[in-house]
Amino acid sequence: MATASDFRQRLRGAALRVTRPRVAVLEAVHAHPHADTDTIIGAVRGELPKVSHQAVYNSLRALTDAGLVRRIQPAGFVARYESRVGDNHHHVVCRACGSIADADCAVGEAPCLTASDDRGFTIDEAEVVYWGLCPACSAPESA
Amino acid sequence: MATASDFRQRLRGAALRVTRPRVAVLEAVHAHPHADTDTIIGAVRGELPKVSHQAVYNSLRALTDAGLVRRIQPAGFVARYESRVGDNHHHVVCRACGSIADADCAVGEAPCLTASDDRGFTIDEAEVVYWGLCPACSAPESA
DNA sequence: TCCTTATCTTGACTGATTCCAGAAAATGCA
DNA sequence: TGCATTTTCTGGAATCAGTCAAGATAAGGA
Repeated sequence: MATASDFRQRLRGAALRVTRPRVAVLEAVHAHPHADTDTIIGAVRGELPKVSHQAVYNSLRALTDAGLVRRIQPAGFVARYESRVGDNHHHVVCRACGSIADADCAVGEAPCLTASDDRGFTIDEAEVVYWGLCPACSAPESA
Repeated sequence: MATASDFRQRLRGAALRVTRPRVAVLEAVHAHPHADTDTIIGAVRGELPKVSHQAVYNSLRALTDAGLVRRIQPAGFVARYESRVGDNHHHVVCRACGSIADADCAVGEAPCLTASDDRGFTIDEAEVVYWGLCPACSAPESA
């Protein structure tokens, strides 16, 4: 498990200033995979009660731009964040409750990265979202 | 090209009441592929100036639920609508200007439809978004 | 034509995210 | 270590897509 000083190092490595809010946000994203901004704000305030929501938004933006966290935003849901970066894995999203699980594509390393016709676009990423129902939501009424 | 009576038939076929706003919305979606709600409101009002934005939102929801139009919502952009339905084709999205083009996946008919590990989810759709830059945005400053 | 029910109009409202200006803190250098 | 510079944070207002709600209107079937 990563420590606070690990996170500080990562921030420095990305040429970002090391601030308390940023370290706490990085910790929160690691501790709560696929959490939305509100959850992260809550987690951060568990440690730094006075952090403004704006600081969390700023930090998430900075961390995302630096590639230290990854933003996910399935259609119809608010933005989520995860700490697993650099491998372009994909996600399974529950239509009912919005829960997210990681998934690796069945087809090789860079799945579907080439569209049959790219329409002249310069493509740098293929994002795949699997839509369905999570185990809990696909089960009948019972627990 | 589809006529107004074609659209009326499609609405009836989907067990939806045929109303002026719905016909106009269906026309607008066909005439403006990948348009956002605001654009559609504008197009609809070109024909029916008094239509409320709520009626357009209601219609788009009804048409989407009925499968007559498809909603697209790339991360960070507002919802768009298109009339090409039933083939689960994919999209190329420009990071800079948000423009969208259709794309068929290189890998067979149901690309990447099976994740290597579905985590117990019941998956019914694999959505693929190719991110990059459109020809206009990837070109240097010149025209 | 009349009745029932769905849809539309109007206008307020929500909730995620952003913008702004002044205060505070982090880094670099003496 | 102490100061200057620059970035970041705080606090609060603002934006914007989309939704909610109640009464008026129109669609479809008897």
